[in-house]
Amino acid sequence: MIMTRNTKQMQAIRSVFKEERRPLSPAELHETARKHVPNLGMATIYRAIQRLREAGEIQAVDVPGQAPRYELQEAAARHHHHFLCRACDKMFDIEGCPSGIENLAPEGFVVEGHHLTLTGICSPRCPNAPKG
Amino acid sequence: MIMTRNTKQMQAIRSVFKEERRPLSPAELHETARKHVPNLGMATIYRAIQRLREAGEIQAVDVPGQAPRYELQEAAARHHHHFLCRACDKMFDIEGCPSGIENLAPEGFVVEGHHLTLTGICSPRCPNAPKG
DNA sequence: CTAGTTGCAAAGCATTTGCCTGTGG
DNA sequence: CCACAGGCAAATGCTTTGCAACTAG
Repeated sequence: MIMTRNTKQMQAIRSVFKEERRPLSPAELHETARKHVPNLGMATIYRAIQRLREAGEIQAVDVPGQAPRYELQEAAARHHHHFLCRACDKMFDIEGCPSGIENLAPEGFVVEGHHLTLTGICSPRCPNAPKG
Repeated sequence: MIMTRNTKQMQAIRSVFKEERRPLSPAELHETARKHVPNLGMATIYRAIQRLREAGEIQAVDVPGQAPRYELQEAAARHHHHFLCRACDKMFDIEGCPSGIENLAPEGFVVEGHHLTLTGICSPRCPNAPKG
């Protein structure tokens, strides 16, 4: 692993990834890590993300219409997709992948990869779930 | 009431959507519409997008990790997905949709919709296609 | 005419960078 | 000790807004 100083800020950021186990936005990381290190700055979050990415500890997750989030490499290694809750805006991993996706592209297109994101409500107990 | 004046700027912007027939970014719209109205400003593009959206003429297309693009409502009406070329960064419509997508979410998640974006190279003749 | 539109420039926002202080090893 | 890290604030880049001038109807 690449040499990084074991600062309390980095400890806090790493622990957030370990505890949440889902893709996190810079703002989510900041908010949660601040509970351990109150005057942690946003710049530190962005620099930590950059270092952790270079070190291969985390990986970017592209979100439709939003800035990317980040998840642990150990989660990203398996081919999987994501669920984005429209109520709480949290993102979750989901397993599996529909077959035959490459065949959807017309003649001449070379398919190299794909992004699949399901949207909806993460749970009836979601804190922001619409009443009904 | 929605009253839209038939200005040359709006004409140019509408014609770009009609000619391209694929999801367009504000920058793509600006660049192309400028060929007809040279000193068209970016602000006009964003305001036109907003009005056309309110009028139901165009619809947003969420792009993984990028700002949304926009396509004609007549295209958006059919359920379809998209292909994003990593070489020229253009987005194209593709028909069809893999079945069984809703079943990927775990127990308790309510799936309401999904985004599927294929990535790769749009054509061997893509202006930015990597040489082989 | 005159209210909807436009262009320019300034304001917002999220992210990035510069710079100087703090600190882990 | 002292180079890497962090905090703060300024810079950036894209989108939005304010405002005076313009123009379609």
